[in-house]
Amino acid sequence: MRTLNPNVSVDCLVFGYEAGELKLLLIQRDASRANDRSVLSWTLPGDLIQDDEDLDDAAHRVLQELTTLDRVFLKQFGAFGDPSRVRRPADKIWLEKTRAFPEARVITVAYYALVNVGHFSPSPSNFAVDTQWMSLNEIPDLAFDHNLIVQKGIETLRNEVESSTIAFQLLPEKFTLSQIQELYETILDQPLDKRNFRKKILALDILKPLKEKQKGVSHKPAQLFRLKLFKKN
Amino acid sequence: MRTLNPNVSVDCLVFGYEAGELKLLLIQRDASRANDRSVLSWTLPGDLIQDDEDLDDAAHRVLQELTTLDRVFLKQFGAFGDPSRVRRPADKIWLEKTRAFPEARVITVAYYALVNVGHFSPSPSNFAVDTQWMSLNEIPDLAFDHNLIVQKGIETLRNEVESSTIAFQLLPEKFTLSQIQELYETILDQPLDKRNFRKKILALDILKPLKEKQKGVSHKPAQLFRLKLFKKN
DNA sequence: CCAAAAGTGTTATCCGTACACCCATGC
DNA sequence: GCATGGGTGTACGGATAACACTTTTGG
Repeated sequence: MRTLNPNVSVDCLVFGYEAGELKLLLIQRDASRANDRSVLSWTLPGDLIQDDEDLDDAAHRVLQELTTLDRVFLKQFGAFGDPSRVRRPADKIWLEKTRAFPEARVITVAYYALVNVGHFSPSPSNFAVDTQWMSLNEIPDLAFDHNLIVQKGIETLRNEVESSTIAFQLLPEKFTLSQIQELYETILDQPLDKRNFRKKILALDILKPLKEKQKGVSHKPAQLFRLKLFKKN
Repeated sequence: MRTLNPNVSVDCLVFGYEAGELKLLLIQRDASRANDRSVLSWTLPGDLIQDDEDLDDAAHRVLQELTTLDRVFLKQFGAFGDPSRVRRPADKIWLEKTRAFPEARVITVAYYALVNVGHFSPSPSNFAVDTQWMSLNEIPDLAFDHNLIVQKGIETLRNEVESSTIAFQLLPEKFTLSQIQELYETILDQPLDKRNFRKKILALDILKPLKEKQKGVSHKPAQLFRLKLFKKN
């Protein structure tokens, strides 16, 4: 039997990249279930875990249920458990209308995901009535302690992109070197030198140049690359 | 009212450094409360959180209650929640004898601490009947999924010592450059060049040479240092 | 005087950084 | 032909890595 654990939830920070901006996928909670307009507020996709489910599995399930996103890269980055995280009246009302134990103290385990906005098309389901990509610098006041979680998640992402290639998951399958550079500049929030950046990325030996080039641009068309599936020896 | 939350625990990895070895503080659970010798097994110090308590506070409290260690440096490094983490018969028996809801599914939030073995003297209390420093390469089979947590904690520590000065917390107040080097060699499990290591550490400008020297050694006595309280400008 | 660890400096190499011009395309 | 972004190489400086001998103490 599957029963929800009243004390443990997972929340997912879903990063996407579009039009030169880092975005976060937020959902709006179901007002009809809560029956009160004031309860309409933006939150991270997240929910209670099942009692018989691993944390990572719970994160995947919840993300799938609320946004239809499936099989995305997800990484745990922290547990949050300030007992006073439920302080807004709207959050309380929402819990009362939707949870079996609205007074239960909940700690949440946070994950971040990196998705290619063009590849996935999230749509609201379950108690999510709307999903929306929001630019990082336009994130509104979120429910519970979700703004804190977002801050910590962005820091974690910044630290991790510098020593791994996870950032490529934000790009379409085929991309140009300038697109990667723009992405890194966006995530790290600093300009990077073009020649040095290219040298460094190519030296990683993880990119395969395609025979294709950019089309329909009014300048020299750029070489397209994709991630190598396997490294050569 | 303080009530234990049946679904969330904290566990602490307490690292100590002694005789050139990294050690971990383990506790042995109370056999009299469990009333069964087979339940005597080594575990990380950890316990359920209180419903009205922050996770970080819970980690400090639990560590204090089980080992008397107080006000130590503690850092969260992950949440573990495999529902099959209670698989050994001994773990089940122990839960049945000690927990109000022995069948409850528990996720645990893990912390690591770095302590100066000479400075703190842990002693067992509460349900801990014994505490012992164990070398990292002699860690026995632990309860629940604690061996997994230990592995992840060691990795985290290795990553973090290279970009911070947390490792100094494992040393006594006064130490020699060779002691620091030996500590880093132990944590990173690799030899380091003496002259280069000294240059690098001294360049950090965080060490204050004392007027004292090592005593009672049958070789040239080494300069003693302590951490600077404040950096000079 | 012997053993043991402390302490010290120079050189070669690698890596990060700074920087400017020509190229291919669409309009 | 002009505007736009694509694409390229080199020189410098700082950091890292390799390396061997003298010093001070206790026994």
